[in-house]
Amino acid sequence: MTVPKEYVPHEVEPKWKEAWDMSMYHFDWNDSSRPQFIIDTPPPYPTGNFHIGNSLNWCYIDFVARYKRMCGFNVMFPQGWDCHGLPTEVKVEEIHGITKNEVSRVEFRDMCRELTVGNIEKMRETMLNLGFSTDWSNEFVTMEPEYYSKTQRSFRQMYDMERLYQAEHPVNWCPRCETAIAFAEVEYEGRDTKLNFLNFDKIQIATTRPELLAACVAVAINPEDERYSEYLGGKLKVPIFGHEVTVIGDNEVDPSFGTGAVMICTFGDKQDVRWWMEHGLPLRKAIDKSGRMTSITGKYEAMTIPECKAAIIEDLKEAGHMIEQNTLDQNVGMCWRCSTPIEILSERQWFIKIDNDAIANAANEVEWLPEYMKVRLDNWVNTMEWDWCISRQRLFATPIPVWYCKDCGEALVAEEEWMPIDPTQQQPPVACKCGSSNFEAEEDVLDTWMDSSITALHVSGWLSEHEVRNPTQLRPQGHDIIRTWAFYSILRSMAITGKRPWDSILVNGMVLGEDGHKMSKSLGNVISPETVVADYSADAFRQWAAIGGSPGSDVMFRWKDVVSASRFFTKMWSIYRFSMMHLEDYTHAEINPADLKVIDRWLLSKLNRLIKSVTGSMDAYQFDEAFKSIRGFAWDIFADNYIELTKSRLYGEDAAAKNAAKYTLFTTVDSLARMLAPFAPFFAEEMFSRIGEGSIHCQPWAKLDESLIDADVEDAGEFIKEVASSVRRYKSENGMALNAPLEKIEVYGISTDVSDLVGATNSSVELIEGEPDFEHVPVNVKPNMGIIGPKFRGKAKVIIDALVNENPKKIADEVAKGMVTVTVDGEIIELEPESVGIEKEVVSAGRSVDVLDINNVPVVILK
RNA sequence: GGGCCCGUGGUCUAGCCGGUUAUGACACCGCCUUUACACGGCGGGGAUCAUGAGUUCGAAUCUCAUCGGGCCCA
Repeated sequence: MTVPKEYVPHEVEPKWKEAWDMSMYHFDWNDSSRPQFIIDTPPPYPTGNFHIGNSLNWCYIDFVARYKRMCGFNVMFPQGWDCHGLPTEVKVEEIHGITKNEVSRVEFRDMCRELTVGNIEKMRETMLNLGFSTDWSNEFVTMEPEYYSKTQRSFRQMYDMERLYQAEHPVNWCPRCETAIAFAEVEYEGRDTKLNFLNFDKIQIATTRPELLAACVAVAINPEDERYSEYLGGKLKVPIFGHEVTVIGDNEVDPSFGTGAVMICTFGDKQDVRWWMEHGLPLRKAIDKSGRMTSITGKYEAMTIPECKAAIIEDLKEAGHMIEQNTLDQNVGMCWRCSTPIEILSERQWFIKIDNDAIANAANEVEWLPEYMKVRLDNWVNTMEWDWCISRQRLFATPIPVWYCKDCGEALVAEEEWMPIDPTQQQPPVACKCGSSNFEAEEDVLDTWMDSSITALHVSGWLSEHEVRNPTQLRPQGHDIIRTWAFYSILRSMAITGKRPWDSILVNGMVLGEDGHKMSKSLGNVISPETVVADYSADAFRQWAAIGGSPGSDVMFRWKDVVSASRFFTKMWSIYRFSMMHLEDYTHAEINPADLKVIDRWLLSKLNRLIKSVTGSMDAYQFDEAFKSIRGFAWDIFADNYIELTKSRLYGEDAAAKNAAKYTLFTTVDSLARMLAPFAPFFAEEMFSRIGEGSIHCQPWAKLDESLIDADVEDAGEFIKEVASSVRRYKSENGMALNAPLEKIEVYGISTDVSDLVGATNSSVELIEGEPDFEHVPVNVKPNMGIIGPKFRGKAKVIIDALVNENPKKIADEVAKGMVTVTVDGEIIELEPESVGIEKEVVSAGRSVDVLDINNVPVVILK
């Protein structure tokens, strides 16, 4: 049982990483005796780099998973991988130097798969290094048929429920990627553009998009705007193109912007879509899927958008329609992937109907941590304007399981039994209703959120050989994806099972770099968790995650937090080593409480108070609170005070007194190991390996014994601790060595066990009844605001002024007699003695001594 | 432009259902090798609690406004 002098995490952590049997973290599908705790772990995108933001989130998850396991829950902490998506397609094109159209669909997808498999492997390794208690038996990979067939089956189920439809509808479109994208995929950037003032037949309009003149379907004015009232309902001729459009009135038009008249095109921006739908306007498509002008633009056909814009502006000027151009700062929506300005096109797409009320209601059933995060979802739900477009024009994704009959045009949606299926590779096993077997495959694929929005269902056993155990207990995720992942997950869970996806959602903040900005490659402030583990330790990294901030708030990464975390483990190791030195021949057994010294009972009371508060903090997911209090207890109360006070007994001859100290040491070390286990799994395991059997991660949580929490015992212990630390301070101030003996220490008027003080001060200590032979001189009156304030309200201030100005001796005498009086504005006010505190100074009388005042108990030091 | 969060010693932060000597960490200064630890111990300096107004006997804490920062979104 020798304990090495130093704690070397680079030896200890790999040792346990190798030794642990990860099956101890497996969820038991057949167990119904323990309550379940299923975590709907976010499936990260397999970039190959498990970054620090992921790591923060995973630390939170692991704290919860380990804690809940110790509390007796049947915990599932699965790991998923959200594989599909454009970034991988782009990366594959880059690696192989091809474009996706140069190889077959199958070949291209295989390349994506291969890249993804390798990336997953790298990220798994980081997870293991960070000590996460992942349940690898419940791993899922969205690109595997076992998973994406569920995505496809959910498609079919929602189709049957009539929640799915195909329609021509405006969608956000990236002309470069040639795909529809969701609102969540649009990023905005401020750019300078030109606001063009045009002569539009009889009136002037202002527009930033003259290239869309051919798509103009109306002109809108504010109905209150008197400048244009005569034109309302009339017709205007569009310059250059000459087609006639109607002037409509709408309150949304801002009369002070531009000329107060705006042209409505299909589509220049989202507002155009609103007006188009509201007023039932016709559709004129001027831009095609590849971002080229269509035939309705006449001579501009086939030009790119910027080319067309330049040409039209030139022609407008020539024809005298252009009045002026102003610079305008405008936010332009761009594709999140390639930064190309997006267009709004009307295309035939698949949509999911959004039931805002159902989502809002389900969100109310979920416990949001922190609570205010729900507001973000509510605000989003209330601003949804059109349904969720789920089709994408990409390759590496779950295929939409649909064919179209070439003869009658009818769509054939695959049956659940046929899945997984890729309609571009397989024909339907049945004929169309019209009898034809001549099908054309749907080439579009599903939005990746269609895969990831069913993780909660997947991990709870939906469509598996196990019984379905939804809702899950916890969704841990970042606040950046409340409007996407959280929103879509609730939507899908409600639609498919009618149940909320989770009981609680724990929202974590973003990780900021040391410069206070969000970590990003472009800012160059990225720190890899692997670097932190290599330079310090996984446990130190995890401690940063725990105490860096409370869950929900953004957390700054700071090296000095990691350094101080690592110092804590050094200190903790030293505490552990000291304890183990004295526990070598100790066998833990229950002890007669009467054998415990005051200091032992004080520590055990504090320990149980700690267990209670840490348990409460863990239940509330307040990891920072939990860890800070463990750290404070271990360092300050246990090491700096208890151990110092108890040393004389541990090194002494009194066997019973020694055993009491050992009992207390053991109990405390054992409880600390248990409480540290969720946070510092390696360190705690190393601690436990010398005091217990098996892994600490299969042990129950620290046991709380409320009967040991005793305020009187704490006061008595606190007093001894205070005497010891006051004597220490006294020696320090007087330039004495801390172990220098004093002739004698006299403690007056208190009854307690001072035996531990003798050792701690290296001096004899005598308890003396009554008051010492000193005079107490009142020097200051301290009014008690808490009593005077509420009682005298408005008069409190003058009473306090009067008290402070009184002779302290007079007030002290009155306190002793039981009634204090002050005169305020000629009025005599009577106060209870509790209303004032008296500060006293102790004056020496004869002997060469020093006097310490500890909680009003005089302690006299004879040198 | 909208929503949410946040401004507390040099830095980061606790407190914020009103009354405490405003907590702790890092940094800084001084002292100390004391049979676990110098990656330690003991002691010390340092905060008009962003600004302004209001409510109140009393505000870091409640209300409003202003300024500044962050995130999400239009």
